[in-house]
Amino acid sequence: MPYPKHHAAKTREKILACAYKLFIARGFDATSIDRIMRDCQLTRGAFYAHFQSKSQLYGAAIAQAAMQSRLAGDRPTHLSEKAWLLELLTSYLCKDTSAKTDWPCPLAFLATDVVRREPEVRAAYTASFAAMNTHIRELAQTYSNCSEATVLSVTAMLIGTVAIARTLDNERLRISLLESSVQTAVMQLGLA
Amino acid sequence: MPYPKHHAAKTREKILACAYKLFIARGFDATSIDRIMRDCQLTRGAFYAHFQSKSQLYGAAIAQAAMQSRLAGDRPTHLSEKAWLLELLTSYLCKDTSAKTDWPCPLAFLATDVVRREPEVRAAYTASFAAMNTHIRELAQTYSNCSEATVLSVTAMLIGTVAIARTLDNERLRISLLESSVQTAVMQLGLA
DNA sequence: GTCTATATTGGGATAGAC
DNA sequence: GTCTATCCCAATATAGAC
Repeated sequence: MPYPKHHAAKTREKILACAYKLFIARGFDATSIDRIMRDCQLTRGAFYAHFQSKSQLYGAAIAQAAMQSRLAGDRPTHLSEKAWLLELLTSYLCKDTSAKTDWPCPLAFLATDVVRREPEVRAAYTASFAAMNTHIRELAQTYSNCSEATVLSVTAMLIGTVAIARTLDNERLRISLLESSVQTAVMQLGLA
Repeated sequence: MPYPKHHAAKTREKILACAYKLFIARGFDATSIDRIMRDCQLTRGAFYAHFQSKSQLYGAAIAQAAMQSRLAGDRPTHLSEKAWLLELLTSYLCKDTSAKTDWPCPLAFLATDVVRREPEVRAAYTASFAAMNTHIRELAQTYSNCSEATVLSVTAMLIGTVAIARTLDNERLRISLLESSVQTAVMQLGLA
């Protein structure tokens, strides 16, 4: 066959990465398949060999982004659970700066973009939220007994903070908000 | 003249209301001027007598929605500041249910939809956020001395909670999240 | 201020060659 | 798997009549 082994898988990954960048930067509707494929240096015709529709791609990209999250990754062995949680938390609340990471958090960056999409997209979003919540709770419970309710609302605060901070056009307010949420999260999760 | 006095102003209000409903239900890109005007029982041609562009309409609708918020309204004289804040907070955290109110909170419902729009739209969003924060702080400071940082992060939690709750496809998780945030806000704002 | 008609543009998806 | 070419539809915005 004319294509090397795993060529299809590689192409698929590339489409996912290019697509996610554009979804983050422009939202679902404003991102065209044409543009995604041009960024991959392919043409639109090739798209449908990998995905059935734009919506299916969207759900897959969100799931992929959630998997790439640092929260989903392993804790470095030289850090305690508590120290690792503090590190994750402070890095999360800096992420707003112009989506510089490769896989910005879909929970914050696409929050209101997901509501109206196909069920599979909402399912990917819900699973990501549940996973983030579980990870934080598991880390927190190794050193404190903070309640499930506390973890749930802290998770919402983190996501809300990043989503809002990205949108604010007032730099001082943005910084205040991010710093306030770090402070509150540290208190609520007993990281002080 | 063939049109009654204030006809233009009435029409403008009607366009704003119909447009906002659609923006909330479908987002900016998926809302067409054609559909907005059909809902107003007018045609597309009339639109440009009232607004210069869809973006300008979007900013105006967000500003209008923020003004219509209960938070921006007057406190009933028979309620203390503390009781009124508790009432506002619990009603805010029920709002997610399918946007049943006339002017759902743009901060939560349009959070990630605003980032990429014209500066005037982001400015309207920022002003709404600052106003919500100030209102909560002013009420809270009549009976407690909670910090500005606390109020900022609580505000972000409220908005984040509603935005996320709307998106979740798991009813149990949605309810847990809303209840957890009520509980946390009550604690943080000294409303217990 | 509101209408109908239209110019212009662009996107999703498919067909069929290679 | 990837290409080019094409079908089909919808959207913003403008023109000009009433």
